[in-house]
Amino acid sequence: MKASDKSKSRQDYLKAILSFELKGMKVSTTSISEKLMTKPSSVTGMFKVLSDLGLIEYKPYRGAELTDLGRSEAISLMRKHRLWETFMVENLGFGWDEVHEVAEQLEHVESNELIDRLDAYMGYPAFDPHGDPIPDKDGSLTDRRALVQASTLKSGDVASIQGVLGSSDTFLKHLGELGIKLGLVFTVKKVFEYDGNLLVEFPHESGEMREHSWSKKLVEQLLAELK
Amino acid sequence: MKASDKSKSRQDYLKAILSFELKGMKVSTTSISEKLMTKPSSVTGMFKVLSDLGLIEYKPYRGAELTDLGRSEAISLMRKHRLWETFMVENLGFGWDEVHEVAEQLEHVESNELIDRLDAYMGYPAFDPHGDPIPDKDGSLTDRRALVQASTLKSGDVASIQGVLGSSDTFLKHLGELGIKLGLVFTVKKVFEYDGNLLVEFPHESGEMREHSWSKKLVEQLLAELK
DNA sequence: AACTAAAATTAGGCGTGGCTAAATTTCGCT
DNA sequence: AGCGAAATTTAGCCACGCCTAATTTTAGTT
Repeated sequence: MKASDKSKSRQDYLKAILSFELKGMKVSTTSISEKLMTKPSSVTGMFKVLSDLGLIEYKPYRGAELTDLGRSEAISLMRKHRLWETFMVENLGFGWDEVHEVAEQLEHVESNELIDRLDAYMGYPAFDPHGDPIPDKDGSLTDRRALVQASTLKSGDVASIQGVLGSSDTFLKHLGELGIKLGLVFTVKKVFEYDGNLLVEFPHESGEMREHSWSKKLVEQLLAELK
Repeated sequence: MKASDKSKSRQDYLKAILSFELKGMKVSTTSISEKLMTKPSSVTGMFKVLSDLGLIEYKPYRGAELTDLGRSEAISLMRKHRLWETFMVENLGFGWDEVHEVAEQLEHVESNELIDRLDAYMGYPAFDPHGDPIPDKDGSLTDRRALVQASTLKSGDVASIQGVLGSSDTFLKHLGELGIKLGLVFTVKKVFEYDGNLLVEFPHESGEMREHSWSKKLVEQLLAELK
């Protein structure tokens, strides 16, 4: 039995454990059993397995904690879940409240290539339809507190594009047409009070600086990090 | 235990059985065991289960046959498999030879809503990247023999669009721009020898007939049924 | 028609991941 | 400090889907 030996059950446990750790809560057999609709005794059994696999640190009667290995596995699952939810809402037109159950299944599909291509296809969205951050390929989360909607920037601000709130086809196409890419550094030259448009400056493909006008609707969907 | 009680294993058996029936072969426990990498005795066991579920007709020592219920279940799986393969190739840029394994997992995701929306998202492709027909929502297969590439039509032919060979974003967008939809009836007014373009006539949204020129590249991707 | 080889089924086990019931450990409270 | 309730673990069981080995049925050959 190897750590690479995934199973739907084990993955569900890892995700459940992560969800409690993220809330700063102790990971007890009871809490996990409630989340997974099983019984505490079943959780004890699985904790032993996960511990043997090196995915959690387990001290009987003391609860469990993810190891680095277990955490990266769990984060990868969270990434898959949130990317699939985003795809279903943004591309397939589902309501944000209709996608959880199905994403719960899709996240267990094993193919990093698939999820990375899906990520790229959607333009590397930083947040899912519920507003939760989507871990990138390396497991890093965009810290939402450090980001602001580009619509809140002031004249003179220098910032970089770090994420998008939507990822519908038309929105992404629009980004492409304007030359807006993840990481793009731009300067706000002017904020128009009248319509909320932003006059920004950033390097064109050719290298020279160019000025562009971004609509209010657009900048409300862009997440930027101030420099 | 109900028929609606899906399981990955049972679904794999149904698909395997269908694949032999489609080739006109008898469905023996040995053949299935080879396809699923199990042993004949395991197949016997599963045949009993499937038979109790009303999914197959099973006579010991005589092989198995899908019931209508089992066949529709198996065809639904084939539909899912082929739609996912199409999505991976046409939208995510996978090679046609890289997608089978992953589609094998994706087809087990249970959500008709998901697969129907995916189908619509891709423009109801009639064939997958391997050229195999994709069953529609009701399980009907497009009979490839009855369809021709629109590029083979002659001046004066009246035909209807019944399928597409590709479903990449740009291709589908192009179809939308030209007002080409599934079922569209059109008349070929002229075939240009020079570049293979087709001059066609069909009703505009407004109702009046309009002439359009379809490029060779486009009509090679369109499957039409002669009237 | 009988015999044999191949195919299929039955019998009996195994691992995973659940369960219940019983035993054990922890922890809050007096 | 000690007691009792709550949380946890252990023990023992079950269903599923697979396995091997032994047995039964089928089908081809003479």
